[in-house]
Amino acid sequence: MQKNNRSVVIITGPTAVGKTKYAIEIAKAFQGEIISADSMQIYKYMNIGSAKPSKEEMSLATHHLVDIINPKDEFSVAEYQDIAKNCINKVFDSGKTPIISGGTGLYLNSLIYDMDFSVIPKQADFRKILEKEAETYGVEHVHKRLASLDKEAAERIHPNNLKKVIRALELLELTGESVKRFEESFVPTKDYECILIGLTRDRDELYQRINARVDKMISLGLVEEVVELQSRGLSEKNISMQGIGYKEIIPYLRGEYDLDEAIRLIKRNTRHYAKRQLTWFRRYHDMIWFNLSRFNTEEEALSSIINKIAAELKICKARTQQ
RNA sequence: GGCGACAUAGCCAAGUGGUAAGGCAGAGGUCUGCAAAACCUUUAUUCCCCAGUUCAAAUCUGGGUGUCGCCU
Repeated sequence: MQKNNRSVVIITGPTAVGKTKYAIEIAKAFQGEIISADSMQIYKYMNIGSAKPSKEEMSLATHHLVDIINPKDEFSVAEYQDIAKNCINKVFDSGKTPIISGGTGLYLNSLIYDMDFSVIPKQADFRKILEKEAETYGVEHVHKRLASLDKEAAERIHPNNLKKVIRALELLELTGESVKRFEESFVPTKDYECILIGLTRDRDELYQRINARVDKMISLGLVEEVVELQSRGLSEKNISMQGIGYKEIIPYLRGEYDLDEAIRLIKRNTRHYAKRQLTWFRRYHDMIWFNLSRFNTEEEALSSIINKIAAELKICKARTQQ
């Protein structure tokens, strides 16, 4: 397959920065179709809490990978990578430009880098055994086991990070291989070129937007949405319900704290999340950043971004035609 | 006006003679199959101010200032 014109535009940034809106405008400007890279918006019925684009917004540009998974089902990056890559190819085939929009860093990595998840599926039983082991003998015990098999990985993974320790052991058990370091996987995919656009805002402004958005979610009926999800049989056991905005409402509904406390927690957790996203994105050295706080109007910001993307697309095209 | 209590980081605080716990907020970071997850690091040269006692004071004494409570 020729790499000709196979350029993907990635719009990312912390939660509540305004990705949805900008992605739509960018899609319109470049004959693009939006492919979501968001681990919560992918679920059906979770609309308010995941800040899913509205019906009107969805109608302004073609959206993929939103609203496609039942929140009862387990889902993970491996599956995401699979369906997202398929989707990218289809958009290419139709002669359009894939606009990937979302803030889930690991999902983005699975599209930017050649991450191979195929060989090592997770082992549910093996995991359970190790989890139990950690519970009875402590996390240190499981970590020591890793240390005896793979000293290097054990040094890198903190004993308290049980999830990672277990995954490393799982890998060893199944393939005898050790988990690769992040740097080793920094091999950009050869399937297409990525134009990375990072949207950000001054921290104060971002936090204000987050707080305001949470208040809006509540007034739009977030609590009712959670009740509705519960009536569908969902509980905090489901991965989908571990999303911010959902996991804080459930204890409120049980009467563990009042609504103000739930709101406080959602705001705080969302701020923390935004901060972690920013940390993650700092590792994308090719990212072209736009601080939206620095523009006088949205139109100004948008035209600046569009001009930059147009220029980058030109460069990519010239490079592939050499 | 009188009596009493209190004053420690942005906030909540522990510490009653031996060289400033902890939590929250904030900041920085890690990341290959739950990622809106999980995990790590970091934050007071100083305890309202001044003087004194002492080898040694956030801690004891005196004075000042401020806040709160009760009484008149």
